[in-house]
Amino acid sequence: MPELPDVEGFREVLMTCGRRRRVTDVEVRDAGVLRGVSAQRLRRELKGRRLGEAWRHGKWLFVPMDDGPTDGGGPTLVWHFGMTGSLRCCSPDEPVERHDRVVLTLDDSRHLRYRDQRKLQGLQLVDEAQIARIVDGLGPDALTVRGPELRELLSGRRRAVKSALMDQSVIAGLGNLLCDEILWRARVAPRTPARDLSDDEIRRVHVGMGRVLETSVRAGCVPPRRSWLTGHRDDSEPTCPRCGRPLCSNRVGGRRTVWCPQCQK
DNA sequence: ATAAAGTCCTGAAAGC
DNA sequence: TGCTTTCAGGACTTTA
Repeated sequence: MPELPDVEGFREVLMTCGRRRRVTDVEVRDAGVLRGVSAQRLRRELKGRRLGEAWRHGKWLFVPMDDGPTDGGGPTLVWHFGMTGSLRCCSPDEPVERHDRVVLTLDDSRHLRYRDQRKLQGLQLVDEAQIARIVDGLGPDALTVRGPELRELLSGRRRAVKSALMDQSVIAGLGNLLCDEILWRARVAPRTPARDLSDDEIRRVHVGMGRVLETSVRAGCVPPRRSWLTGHRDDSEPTCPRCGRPLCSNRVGGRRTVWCPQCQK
């Protein structure tokens, strides 16, 4: 699930539910989601501290605690949601579920719950240097990328355009569904070598990216609309919502890729 | 049982 | 030849 739009949604959950709230309790129900921090240390460092302004880069979510780095000194809580993570704001009487791995209790008694079926990524507690290390490994956030910059990012790369767009060190935030949707909108075949795109194709990819992201961020996910490619991925005999011809499904860059061979040359 | 919206690592192939 | 880029595969993990 979690691509840029989902993580942006989780950021909003934090801002509306958690901002300036003090953490009164930390329950680690499954330490398998903790990266580089013990349950004990997480508890110790978070309890009594307030949640600061959450920010996002690509699929990463950063929450400075109190006097954290962006405020001046303490730790920053970092989330990566892997494929199945989510962050939810709950009333305490809502029953805790099996995959709720970490529960933060806030000073208004509400819960911030990290739910994650597969524990592929998870939480970290980091300092300024570690934040820099994470962000340095990422390309610019997809929401901030302009047309000329996109051309620069793709230029000279011979790999398939889909796998370049999926590469977080090239551009941060796009995942499998978004890339397929964007390329379908732009009428660009996913296997086209990135450096072979014409200026017009790059412009179309950029416009498609903007539109798809805007709608998806508003929805908090890549919406499975029937007028979108995404709404047809799981059909038994998927057809293109634009031209009605059958869609192709195959591996590109190791990921399942769906496209319309008619519309995307 | 196969595959899943994510990332990391390895070894090997391909390209310049 | 040598360096860089890219790819394929497997690993992590759980469930439909």
